[in-house]
Amino acid sequence: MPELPEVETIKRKLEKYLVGHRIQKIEVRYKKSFPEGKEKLIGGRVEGVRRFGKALSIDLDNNYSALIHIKMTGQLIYQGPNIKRSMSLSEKVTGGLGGKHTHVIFYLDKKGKLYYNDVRKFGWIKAVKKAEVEKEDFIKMLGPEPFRGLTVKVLKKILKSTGRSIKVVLMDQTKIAGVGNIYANDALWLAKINPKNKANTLTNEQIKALFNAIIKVMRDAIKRGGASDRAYVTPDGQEGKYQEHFLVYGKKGEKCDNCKKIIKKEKIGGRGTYYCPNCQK
DNA sequence: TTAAATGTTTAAAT
DNA sequence: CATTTAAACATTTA
Repeated sequence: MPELPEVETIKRKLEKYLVGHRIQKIEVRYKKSFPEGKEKLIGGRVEGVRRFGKALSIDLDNNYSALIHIKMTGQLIYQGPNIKRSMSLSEKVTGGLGGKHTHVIFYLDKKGKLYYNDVRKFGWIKAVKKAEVEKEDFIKMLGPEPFRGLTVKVLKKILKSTGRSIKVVLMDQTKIAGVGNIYANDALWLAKINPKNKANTLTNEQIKALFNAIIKVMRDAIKRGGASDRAYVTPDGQEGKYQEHFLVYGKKGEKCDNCKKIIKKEKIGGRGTYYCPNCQK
């Protein structure tokens, strides 16, 4: 779930809420969530937020950035003067704010707070020099993104270089950044391509269709604020809506929207994969 | 009770 | 050595 559209939604909201705030104190309750360097961020004022694939960089005016990866169940929730607290938090805010799944709390000026919740504790936060964020191992390994660098031509080159299954390649962040399980499933369905097909056997027509499908699916998802079928929520504690518009993801046993045959599910590359055996040959 | 679950990350196997 | 695959990470939920 937290794939490009979800992280992009978080990025936009964090930018809206955090810019201008100064970090006064950081409380780390679970060490692995933010192992070291928190003191580098103290005193810095937020000047912007960047996204790299599924990772976020909260940039401060003291030359440091908080680089964050929320992995599967991380949540970043803001409370403070830049948001009206009339709307209630989604019940998906696991354990509430400051509860047993809150591992890091950023105390901001003007009584603002940024909570980091993470049920599975796979996510991480680290302090990195702002100018060196792109040099971080994780960031520099990322491939081009759907809205930044990826074109039909680039995609073709990527796919021709490997005999792995197309779905596994789509989800490989070093090949293409930002596509995860949900959008890989939906994009392949939209492009009518079987997820098990070898990447290097796709025709030019299929590659073109796949590129367009990735763009369309991601655009739709961003428009709807991402997919909240699991733990994902936005920084104001609200849910996204894309899960109400899944094309095939999570639809095992349901009818294909296109041909009415039954959607199947099987494991490919260790991940749950949904597809229509009739439309996606 | 056993299995599966969004994403990397690292170890092991081709 | 490069490319792939599988297991690990920690916890909840079906």
